[in-house]
Amino acid sequence: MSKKIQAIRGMNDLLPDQSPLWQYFEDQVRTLMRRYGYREIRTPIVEQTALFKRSIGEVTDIVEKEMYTFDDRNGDSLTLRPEGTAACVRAAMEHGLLHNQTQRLWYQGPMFRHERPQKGRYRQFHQVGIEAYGLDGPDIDAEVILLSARLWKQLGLDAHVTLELNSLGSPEARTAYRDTLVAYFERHHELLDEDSRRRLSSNPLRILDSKNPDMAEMLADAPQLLDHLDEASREHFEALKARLDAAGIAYRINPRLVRGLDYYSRTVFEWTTTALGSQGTVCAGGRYDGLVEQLGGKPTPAVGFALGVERLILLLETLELIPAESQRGPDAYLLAMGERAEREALLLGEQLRDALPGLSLQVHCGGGGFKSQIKKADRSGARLALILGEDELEQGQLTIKYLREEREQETLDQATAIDRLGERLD
RNA sequence: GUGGAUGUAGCUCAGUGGUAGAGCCCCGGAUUGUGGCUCCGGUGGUCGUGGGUUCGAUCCCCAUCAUCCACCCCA
Repeated sequence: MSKKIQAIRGMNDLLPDQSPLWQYFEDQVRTLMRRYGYREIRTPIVEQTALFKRSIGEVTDIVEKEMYTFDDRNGDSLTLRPEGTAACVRAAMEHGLLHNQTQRLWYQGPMFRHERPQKGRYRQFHQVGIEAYGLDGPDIDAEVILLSARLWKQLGLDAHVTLELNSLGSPEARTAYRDTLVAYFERHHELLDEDSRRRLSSNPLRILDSKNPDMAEMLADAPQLLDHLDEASREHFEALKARLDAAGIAYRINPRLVRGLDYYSRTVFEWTTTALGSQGTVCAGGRYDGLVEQLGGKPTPAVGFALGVERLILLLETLELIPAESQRGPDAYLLAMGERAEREALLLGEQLRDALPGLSLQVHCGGGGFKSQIKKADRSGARLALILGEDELEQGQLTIKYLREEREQETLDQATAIDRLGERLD
C-alpha cells in the first residue's frame, strides 16, 4: 500500500514544459471558431445522471460501465460528464437558445470516463467540440467537416489524417436495418464468435467491424447499411458528398462506421490517423437530429463533432509539428550584482514593464555569483541578459548582453536601454 | 473488465542473495563582473508499497498500487 498521495489513475498533470503546446493548440482552435462564427459555451462538468442515460443510451458502454457517478448530499445522482453534447443541448434548451433560431456553438474542457488507461486514452481527457442547431441540410454537415479540415491544415496535420464517412439513415431506417442485420446474424448464429454473440443484443452493427477471419465470409454477405437508407437520407448523403468533392476534401466511405453513442442519425464521420497506435480516432461526429426532442425539446436538427485534445497533442509531438515559438523563454533576464543593485533590480524590472507592455522579463532572485546568474539567464531561454552591476548602478546605466546572437554587449543609460529593448522586441 | 511488460537518484537507465552505480540535470570551483565547450569536486535513493522465505532481500515468492502496450471501447 502506497502512502504517497498521487494523482488519480488515468488523470494527468499538465506540466509547464507541456502547457505551451496546449496553449498553442487552444489558440488555433479559438481563432478558427471565431473565423467560422461559432461561439463558445461553457457548462458545468457535473450533470444529473439521467441526462447522460437519456442522451447517450442506456445500453452503451459509456453509460453501463464508464461513468463517474455519485450521490450528491441530497441524494441526487450526479455524473462527471463523459462527453459534451448532452450538456450542450441541455444548456441550450434551458436558456432558450434553440427557440426559433439556429445556433453555432463550440465548447472545450475535461471529460471523464472510467476506462483502462492506455496510449491516447485517459480517464480525464479533453475534448473540443462544436454543435450546430436548427439546420437540417447537408450544407451544415459539410461546413462542420470543412472546419475540422481547416484545423488539420493549420496544424500541419492534413497529410496525416483520413476522413471516413458514412450515413446511418433516419432512426426508422436504422432500426429497420438493425432488425434485418440481427435476423441475418441469427440465421448464422453458429458462425458468430463469443464477442459477436454478446454484441448481438448490445451493438449488432459493431459485429460488422470484427477482425475475426473465420467470420469474414459471412460478414461480406451481410446486408449493407447503405443499401437500407431511406430516400431522404440517401439524398442528404449524396448532397454532402458532392459538397465535399467540390471543396476538394478527400474521404473514404466506410459502411462499417457506426458511432458508439445512440443519438446519431444520418451523417457520421471520423478523422483517423495511423500514427497513434490503437487509438486512431482524433475527431468524430455526425448528425443527431433526434436528441433535442429526446431530451424534451422541440424537434431540432443538429450536427457536430468532438475531437480529443490529448490525441492531437500526441500526434503533433509524434510528427514533430511543434512550432518553435511556442517553446521560447522570456525576452530578457535581469540580473544584479551587489546588495544595492539586487534591491534596485526589482524596481528596475517594474519600470521596464511599465515602459514596455510587450516585454516578457524575468528578474533574477536569490542572489548568487555573477557567473551563476549569467548561467541562469542562459538556461531561462531569454534572448537578452540585462546586467545591473555596481558600476551600472553608479552611472544610472544598464548593460544589455545578447545571448543568442553574435553582437557586442552594450552599456547604456537606462532611458536609452529601454529604447533599445523596445527595438529588440516583437 | 481481460492479457502482457515494467517500477532503482529530478530525468534516462545499468546492477548484485552480503552495507547502492553511470550519464544527463542541479550546485560549487578552475575564471573577485560574463553563459554555451572542457576539466575537477559536490548535493541527491526508506531500490513503488506491504508481507513472506532467508543469518541476511533492491535481487527469490505472494499481494497491492502505478505506468506502458494490446484486447474491449472510444475522443
